[in-house]
Order: sequence, then C-alpha cells, then structure tokens
Amino acid sequence: MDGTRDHDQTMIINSLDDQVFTVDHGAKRVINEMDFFSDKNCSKDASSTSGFKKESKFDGVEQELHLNISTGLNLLTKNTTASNKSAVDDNASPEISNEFVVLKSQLDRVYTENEHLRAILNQTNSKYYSLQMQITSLLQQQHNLKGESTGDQKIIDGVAEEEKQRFLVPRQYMDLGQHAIDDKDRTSHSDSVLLKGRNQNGSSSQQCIEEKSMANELQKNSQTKIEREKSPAEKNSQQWIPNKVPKFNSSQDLNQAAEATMKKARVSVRARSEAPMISDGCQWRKYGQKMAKGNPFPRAYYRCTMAVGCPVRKQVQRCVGDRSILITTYEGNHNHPLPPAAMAMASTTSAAASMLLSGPMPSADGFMNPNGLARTILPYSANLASISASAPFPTVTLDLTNTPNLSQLQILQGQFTQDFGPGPQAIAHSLYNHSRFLPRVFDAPFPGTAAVASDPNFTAALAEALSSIIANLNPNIGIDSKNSPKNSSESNNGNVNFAGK
DNA sequence: CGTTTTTGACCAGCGC
DNA sequence: GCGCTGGTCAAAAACG
Repeated sequence: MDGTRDHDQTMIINSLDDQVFTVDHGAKRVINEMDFFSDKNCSKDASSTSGFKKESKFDGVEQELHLNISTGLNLLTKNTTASNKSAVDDNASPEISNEFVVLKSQLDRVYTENEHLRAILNQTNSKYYSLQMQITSLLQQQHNLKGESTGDQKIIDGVAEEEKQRFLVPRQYMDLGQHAIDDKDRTSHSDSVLLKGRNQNGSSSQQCIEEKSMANELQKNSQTKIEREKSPAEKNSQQWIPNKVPKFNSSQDLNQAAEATMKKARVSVRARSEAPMISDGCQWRKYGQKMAKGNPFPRAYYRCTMAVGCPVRKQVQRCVGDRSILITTYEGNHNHPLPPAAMAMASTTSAAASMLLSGPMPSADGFMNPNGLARTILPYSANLASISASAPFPTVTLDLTNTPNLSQLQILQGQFTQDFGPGPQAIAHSLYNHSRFLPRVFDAPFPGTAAVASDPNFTAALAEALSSIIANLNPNIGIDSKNSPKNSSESNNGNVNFAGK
C-alpha cells in the first residue's frame, strides 16, 4: 500500500535476517529488561545523599525543587569558606548550627513534598490514560445514539439480551473491522481465530494457525488447572487463577459468568523484537520452555515475580512466519502494585481485556456494530488489534508489527474530525505516533540487544498507542464501571490488573 | 551463596 | 486405552 512503510518493513526484515539470534539458543542469558525501578533507585540514592541529586523526569516542579535545594546547599557551603571563617568562628557557630538544622528540616520537608508530588504525577499519568479512553467511549456512544436511534433501535433494545447471550453462548465470534466479513465463514470451523490482517509477507495463515494453536493450548491448560485447583495445595486465592471453562447453564448467575470470563481474559501482543521478550514493566521468571509443534522456535513460560504468589503468567514465542515477531500472551491479574511503566501497560492490557468482555456493540449479524467510530477507524486499524471473544477464552491480540502508514492516518484523522469534531484527533495522532515510533525503535541497530526492550520509553509509548487504539475499538470501555479498566482509583492503591479483570 | 535459567520428567487433556 | 501435545514442576547448572 504505502511504499515508504513497505520499504521500512523490508529494511527491518533484511536487517533482522542478518542478525544472529540468541533467543533461547545462546548459552548466555540475554534478558534485555529495562530498569523500571530507576526512579526508586534514584530516590534511594537521593535520600542517602540528602536528596539533592534527584533527577526530574516529569515536569518542572521537581526541577524547581532541585534548584531550591541547591541554593540551600550553596549557602551552607559559602558559610564554611575560608573568607568567612573568622566571622563564623567568632560569633556565628551556634547560629550556623541552628541554620543548618533549620535548613535540614526544610530540606527534609521539601524532599517529602517532592515524593508526594511524584506520586501525584504518577497517579495523574495513570488517570490520563483512563480518561482518554472514557472520553473516546463517550464520544462514540454519543455518535451511535445520534446515528442509530431510528434504524437500529431494535438492536439497541436488544443489547441487554444479547449481552446475556454473549455469556450464555460464549462461542460467539467477534471481530474488528473488515476482517469480520472475511472471516465469517471461518467462524464455522474456527473457534479461536486470533489474528487477522497480518503483515503482507504471506505468513498470515500460518500465524493464524500458530496463534490458534496457542489459544487451544491455553484452553487445555485452563482445564488442567481446574483439576489442579481441586488439590488443597492450590487453594490459595493468590495463586494462579484457574481458567475454569465456564459451563454456563441458564440457571447460573450471569455475574459469576462474567467474572469468571474476566479472569480468563488474555491479551496477546505481537511486536517486532530481537529480545527474548518485550519489556512490559514487570519482572518475570522463566519457569519452563517447550518446543511447540509446528514452530522451530521454543515457547517460553514466564511468571511474574514482582510479588510472591502473583498469578500472572505469560507465554513468549516467536512467530513461525516471521521470526522477528514476538508473540507475548498475558494471562491473569497482578496482585501487587506495579511500577509506573508497568501501570501504563497494565491499564492498556486491562482495557483490552475489558474490551473483550464488555464487547463491541452487538449487531444483528453477531459481529461488531459497523457504525460510528468502529467504521471510521477499523479500515485502518484492523491490522493493529483484533479480538477473539470466542469465550470461554477471549483474547485480544494487539498487533504492533503492522503499522498504519501516514496517508492512512491522515485520512483517519480527517474522518475523525469530520465525525467527531477536532477532539479525538489525539487518537489519530497517537496512531501516528505509534506508526512513527515502532519502526524507529525496531529498526534501530541492536548489537546484541534489542532497542525495543532496552528503551525505557517503549512501554509508555506502547501503552499510549494501544490505549488509544483499544479505546477507539471499543465504545464500551470506560462506560460500564463493572467492565471498565481499573483506573484512577485502582492506580491510587496500586492494584492494577495487568491482563484481564 | 542466593537467584535465575535450563531441562528432563511428570501430568492432564484430547483425538483416534 | 494409547499416543501426542502442552503446561508445570523441580533438580541441576549457571550466573552475578
């Protein structure tokens, strides 16, 4: 479609082919995780050195504080210089001592305040993502109410009923964008087609098979866990949340069904990366590796180690069609506070999971309502995110390997302006940033390390892009408090669900 | 020496 | 029932 992007992708692939892959084959561990606790470390260092060396990465507030602190230091230093020594020695020693104490107390207070401001900034950052999604959702709802009030009244009236049916008959297939039409036939024999609209290198079908296989494996695993949960050792609620297959019948509580489905929501992220796994802000421990059938690349199993008993796990595997693509599938909910970088990603994946479970506006054909925002955005974003709500194991796949080109985004932005006014331009902008960012990151030379994994900006940028994409793909995100992603309130206490919930 | 990775074994589900 | 496959465990090895 777009010559520039195709060229970029070609360049990426060619460059990747020249690389020696150390993933899972090399004797050395090559975990290119970035340090998500640099702030923390910085804080520690700062506290150990009277808090004068704090680096500001958020705004001018801290810098201002830093200046104030430095001023105090200079004053103190000046009083100890030789030029003033006589005066100091004669009369001022007790005063200086008092002044020192006062300054120190002030510094302590400033430092405390500084920490407080930092926390507020982090919270504000998290709220920003949530609000962004909510605003978009509201706009989308507004638009739908305008456009669909007459013709689709029947559909709107039937939403509640269909919502029930979605849980009672969880095999209903959902898709985003034009692929919904293309895949209609596929739904009859495929219960979990995760990926559609892949990159144009011809590996589409194989990737679909691969991810379908992965989904089925997870399903089997889930059923295995049902049995394991029966054992007393696994009764701890903090442990791996069993992916029970909800055998719903009409007598079961729908809320329970929804909750059970929530717990199983998975988010699969596809990204180009040379690192063994993409950096998502969490700490992971590898607990297994398997050779999957039909894929020469081993599948690695990781579990979250940021807290004891955190049930979140993920699978990482290279795509058989394009070894530069890393498929990361998350499952479970974190039971611990997350660092800001992880929180951004968590809100994104949580939103993705919520999108799965709140679902698109059901339409008469059982597919996504092709109106409004979805219709506007999907022709260009269908390659970025797709949903398989083939419950009981709904999965949203975020494809970051195929970015929209600039011309598409300009069209997209224009349609946004036309349909919704200038407000949601940020979304198209985000997509544009997304499209600009990824090639730059992934195309960077990586002498043994992948830029994507080591770049501390990656997670935030990824989260921003995904948040925008997801928020636009799902008109319901942020509207229903039950299904909306944990946002500000949860960010406050730090309990952010990473995937699902 | 503590932590993490590796890797073979074990277990369960599924298809035949 | 058997074999295949995937997920997890756990002991050994590697690493820092």
